[in-house]
Amino acid sequence: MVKQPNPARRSERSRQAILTAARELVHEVGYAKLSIEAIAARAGVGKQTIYRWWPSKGAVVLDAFLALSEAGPERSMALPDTGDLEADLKVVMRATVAEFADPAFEGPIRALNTEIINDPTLAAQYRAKLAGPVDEAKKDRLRSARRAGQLAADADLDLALELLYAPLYQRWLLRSGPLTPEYADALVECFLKAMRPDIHQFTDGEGSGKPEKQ
Amino acid sequence: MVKQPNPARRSERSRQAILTAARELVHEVGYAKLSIEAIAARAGVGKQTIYRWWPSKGAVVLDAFLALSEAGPERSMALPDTGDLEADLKVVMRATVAEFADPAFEGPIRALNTEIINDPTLAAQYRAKLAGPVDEAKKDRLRSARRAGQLAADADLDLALELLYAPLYQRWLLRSGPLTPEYADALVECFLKAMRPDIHQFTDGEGSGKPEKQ
Amino acid sequence: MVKQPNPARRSERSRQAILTAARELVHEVGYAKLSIEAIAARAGVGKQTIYRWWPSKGAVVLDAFLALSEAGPERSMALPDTGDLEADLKVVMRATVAEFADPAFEGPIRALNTEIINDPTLAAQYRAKLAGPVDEAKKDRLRSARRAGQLAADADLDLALELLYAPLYQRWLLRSGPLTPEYADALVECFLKAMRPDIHQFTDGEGSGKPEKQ
Amino acid sequence: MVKQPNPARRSERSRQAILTAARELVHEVGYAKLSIEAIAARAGVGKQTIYRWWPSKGAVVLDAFLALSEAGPERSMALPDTGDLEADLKVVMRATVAEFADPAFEGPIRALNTEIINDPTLAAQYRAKLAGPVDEAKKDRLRSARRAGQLAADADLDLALELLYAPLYQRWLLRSGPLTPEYADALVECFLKAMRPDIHQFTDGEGSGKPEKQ
DNA sequence: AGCTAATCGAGACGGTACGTCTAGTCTTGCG
DNA sequence: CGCAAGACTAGACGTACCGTCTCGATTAGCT
Repeated sequence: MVKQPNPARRSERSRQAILTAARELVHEVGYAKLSIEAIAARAGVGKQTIYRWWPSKGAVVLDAFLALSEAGPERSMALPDTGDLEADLKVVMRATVAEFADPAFEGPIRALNTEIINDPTLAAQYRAKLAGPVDEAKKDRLRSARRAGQLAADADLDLALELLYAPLYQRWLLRSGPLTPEYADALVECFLKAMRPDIHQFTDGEGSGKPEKQ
Repeated sequence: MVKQPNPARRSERSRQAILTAARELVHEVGYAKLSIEAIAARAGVGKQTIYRWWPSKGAVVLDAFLALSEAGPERSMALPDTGDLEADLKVVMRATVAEFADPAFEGPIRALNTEIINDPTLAAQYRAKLAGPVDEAKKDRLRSARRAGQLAADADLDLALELLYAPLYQRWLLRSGPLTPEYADALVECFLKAMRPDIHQFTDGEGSGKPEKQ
Repeated sequence: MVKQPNPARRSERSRQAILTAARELVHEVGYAKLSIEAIAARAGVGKQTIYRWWPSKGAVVLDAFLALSEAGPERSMALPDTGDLEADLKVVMRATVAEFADPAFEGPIRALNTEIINDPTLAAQYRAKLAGPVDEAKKDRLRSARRAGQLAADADLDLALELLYAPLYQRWLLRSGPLTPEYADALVECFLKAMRPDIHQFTDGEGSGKPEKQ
Repeated sequence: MVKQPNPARRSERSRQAILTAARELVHEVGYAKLSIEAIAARAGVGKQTIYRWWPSKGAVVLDAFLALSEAGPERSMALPDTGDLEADLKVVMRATVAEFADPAFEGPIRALNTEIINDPTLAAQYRAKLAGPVDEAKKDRLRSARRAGQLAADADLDLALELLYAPLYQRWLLRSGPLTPEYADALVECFLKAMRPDIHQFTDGEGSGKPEKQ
């Protein structure tokens, strides 16, 4: 039976200092060379205080970036919905391409992915707190399109999302090809062809197909 | 100016011992806990001999698994081509799903991906020696299908490959969903819808489209 | 600005373990083949703990033997004083000859001398903590003899000590000749001739000469 | 049975290069940090060539300095002999003091002494080739003085030499006191008192005493 | 002059130890 | 009790040398 610390007595000042130091150091030396020691020293905190509250280096860094996202809590996560699905998706995909090219995002996101690959616990947290909400927003937009008959009525939105994003993500992660706006457009077009309603099927969208997952 | 060792004098016996030790240790302790010291000790080799010929731990492990692939040099890399594209792809995709579920592959491949994400040099090697040839074989099959009019004449095979594999790869890497044979089938079906020739387009297959990349 | 460790928090248990291990290993493998790694391993101590508190291998070994001397703090350092200077000195010198012949002393003392020759810092420590007190005891005996008119009133005790001991020490260190009791006797006799009061000088012992050094 | 190399085929050019490199490196980095690898590299020589002809680092350095001495083969080793023993010895001892103070001699000589202390083989070589001839020259001067009745007829010259030089050598080696011309003079005076002929003994020098050693 | 055997420069090898760094635990006062 | 501070055991890091061991490429003497 492991002794659990009492969260009520936790020092908020230390917590903030640690997260801030973690963020700074990721930018300065990169994730791979980031050490708990350095975070503790920078934060003016005992190492034990970190080990007490976080299970791993990855968890600290994840928290550090979560804290950023939560800072602006009511950030508009909803995707644009002008009615023109193709145009909306291209905007979003091009934005994603641009984001991936930003060197300020590059480092930390690669770092997190590194940890997530090998740590299922961390991966679950990551999905629950960061990726999940974003994906949900994306699915909302697709759901809206499906309701409007722009996507097949029986479209699996999880698979749809993967079809749209996974190629982009993979290209970025493995550096297996150039990330250009044209590539984003091409992906959207493929996606739409794959997901468009079957021509021979007279559907009016949502409700007629089999129930989707989630 | 860095002094380069002379490859002609390299000890093949040591090279093999190191690669074998690396493979064994990855299985025994996992990639994260793998140390150069342990490899050297297991291989009965001086540490310097590893540092002399490999730039990083990742490079050793990559070579270790490359050596495996090269061991069977004429391994049939060609994909099945029965003429039935959908059936052929489903077979291949289901096999990939099975492979990803094999715990013996799981560890090392995750490990390699971890390193590849953060090390562009390693990534390039990986693509050139492992992923590249495999991808080429896959593209051969798709090219054959395109020639047969089963895919759009102007289909970009690189993008096609990503469309087909990236969702699977991402789900496995991030553990973001179950990898089932049904999922493999669904991916193939989506892929075919996205890539099928335009119905209103009267094509005679290969030669009419613009030249594809590579 | 180098960070200095806080001696108040030093682990006495570790310190003792290190000194004991050092002593044992000097006997087992000799000083030249003694390594910090081996001391740390034998003592069950992290290498850093040695590097934290000692600047060099020599310093550890010096401390190890100092600790032995200090173990018996009130060891009678005073030389015999029967009033017969020649007899007393011969006893002491013969004892020194015997000590130098003891193989248990041989190794470590040679080792310390090796280091002391090349490391002025270590040499100063050695003189302050080991050689100094012993020399002082010897000078006490000579001072007593000078007071009794057995040595020249203006005899320089430092030089006297060197005259008496340096030939013995040099013969041992450089192995330039045999160390026998007869040799010890001969040295004492030479020493007494060199240091005896001048015959034509009417002295009343201590107080009449110029003040000696120290 | 160890294979012995054939000295006839030895490369004189390599030998010189090695000795020169050794000398240079002792001056540049000091004896302790001198490595066989560095000597070989500097000399443009394979390491094996050093290991083939010398048994240890110390042996190389000893040879390096021997070579220097032999360069001027007919160097006058004889000490001055004006008939005034005291004056002659003071000149010589003051010169020795000056030599020991020369930083160019300091390093290498300390280094050699370090090795000699721990390596009896090297010590023997050192005495035979370097110290021996010098000591013989000194003993020649003392023998001349003894013949002239300035020293006791039965004086042991080996012991005499030690009495005269060991204090100086020890002070220098252990840095246990200042080396001044006055100190040199004081030593000579002590020496003469210790070694002067017995007043009650009517001797005419050489021949009347018991035969000396060597 | 050609042959042959040893030495040469070069440097890779299996090792040992270095001195540094970080992980994760433990200890000591302070608040 | 949580905290900052930091010493502790443990052990990997990457480097420097050790002394041995091939490699060709000279380079002697000997035939």
